[in-house]
Amino acid sequence: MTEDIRVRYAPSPTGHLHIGNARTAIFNWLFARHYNGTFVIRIEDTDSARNIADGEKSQLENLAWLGLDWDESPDKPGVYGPYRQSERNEQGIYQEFIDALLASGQAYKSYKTSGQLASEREAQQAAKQAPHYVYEYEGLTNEEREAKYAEFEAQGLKPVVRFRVPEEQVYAWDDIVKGHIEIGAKEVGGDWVIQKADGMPTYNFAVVVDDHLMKISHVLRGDDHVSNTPKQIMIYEALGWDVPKFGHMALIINGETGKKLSKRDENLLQFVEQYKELGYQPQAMVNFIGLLGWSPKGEDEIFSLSEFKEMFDEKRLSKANAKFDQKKLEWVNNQWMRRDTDAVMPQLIQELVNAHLISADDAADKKKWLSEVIKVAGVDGISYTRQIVELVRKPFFELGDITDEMVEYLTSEDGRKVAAAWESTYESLPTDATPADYMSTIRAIQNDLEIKGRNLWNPIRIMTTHEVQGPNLPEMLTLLDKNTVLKTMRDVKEKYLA
RNA sequence: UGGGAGGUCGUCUAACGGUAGGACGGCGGACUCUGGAUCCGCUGGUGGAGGUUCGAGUCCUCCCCUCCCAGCCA
Repeated sequence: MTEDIRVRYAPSPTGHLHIGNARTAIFNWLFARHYNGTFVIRIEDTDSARNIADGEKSQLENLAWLGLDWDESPDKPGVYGPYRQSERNEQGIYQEFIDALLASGQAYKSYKTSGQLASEREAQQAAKQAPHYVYEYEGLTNEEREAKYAEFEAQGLKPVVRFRVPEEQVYAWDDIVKGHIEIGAKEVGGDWVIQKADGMPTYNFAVVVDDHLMKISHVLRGDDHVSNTPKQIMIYEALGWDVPKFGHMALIINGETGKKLSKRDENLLQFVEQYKELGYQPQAMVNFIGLLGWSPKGEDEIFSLSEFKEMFDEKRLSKANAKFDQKKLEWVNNQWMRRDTDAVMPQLIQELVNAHLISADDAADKKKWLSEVIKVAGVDGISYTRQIVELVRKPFFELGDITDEMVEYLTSEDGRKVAAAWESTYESLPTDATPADYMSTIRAIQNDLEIKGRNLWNPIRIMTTHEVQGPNLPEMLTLLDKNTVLKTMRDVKEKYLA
């Protein structure tokens, strides 16, 4: 690339990494890596009240888990640090530019209380007007305004700094995703706060200062920021800075509400960490997210991060919001697990240990057997590793109850015949009998007794496993301990067939 | 309310103005046992009304719907 491409992902540590943020991060990463650019992570922690402990750490850990890496961040400082806005504020980075805007008259101090602001807004809404800020120093000279400041200060009021919006301006940019967009300055809601009373810069101001100072070339973010963009361009222009290229990507929204993902949507798993815990594969998460709002040329659907990187083309980003479909994610994850089941095997076995089906020591000793059990039980059908637990529990680790329906199968005329025939032949089979051996044994009983279908299979299943459904029976029998099965059969016989 | 951005099967999406295709889901069948496995099949869509055109998902006009911003949140 001839031009220096620098993009960034700028989370606020107010929560864990959710799917929507992950998507923004992934696409910024793809953009950087595809064009040989630099990927920066900056922490936007200007709202001290909402920051949570470990928010930053969790964000970074989850990004790394997804397979992303970065070139500059708080934990990997580059030359444009620091990379936390709180630290940048302590260094006076924002103050310098706030002072400059104050000095040039492009910003001013405002002492209105939150109560005043609220009642102004109420009055505007009652009059069916859009809420907007009303400039309180209209017609005053600089000296008169300074005098007002002193007056308010004397009352002990703390000011915020507001940017004086040039109302006649129209701000326009060519959005990488959405094309040409124009918004008039008078539509942003009036003079807006760039510095809060506690001295922290606001998001719309800090983001501009930082993106400029960090030489960010392309701002790729969610399209919930489209309406913020004119405010940000105002600052670039007021400070005489070049405006970066903007790209506003469609959002991932909640399928039920149609709104953007929110922490309050508890019926939906929306944090990357939750999927990690259930045993989703990071490649699958990236694959699924990468195909939400972006599509490749062909009709393939399974891609790795590096394949996405090669194919990436910002022109194929879609403009419309995408609903989050967990079923499709499950399918993608299933595909990834099946692509290399052996690689996932340690994780699957760990699930069984976590569920106390087997001790860690025993699991280590019986690795081969566990792998077979997991495969026969149907690992190919699960959506995430945690699901393997209930699939293998019965009959490999526990026996279920015998239901009335099962008793009927057992005690029917056919059932009794099958049970008797099965018992005598099973006992005579060698312990290393193969699935084919079991199959031919069962076929022999079928031919002898002229009983087939459920009436044949169910009594055998019930006697050996206490189940009428489950994995392929012949394969299962090779994995069950013969003495245990014999005991199970004896117990069933005593209780129901005596 | 003002401004902005969007609307293709239930969901994710494809389609130089030229046969609306794929995937997930759902449904059905096969597998002389079950099924979350496997195979096969089916289902279902261009928000609406006009217009331009030989031909419109695509271009034009009007309407409808959804979302975003309008915070001393980001």
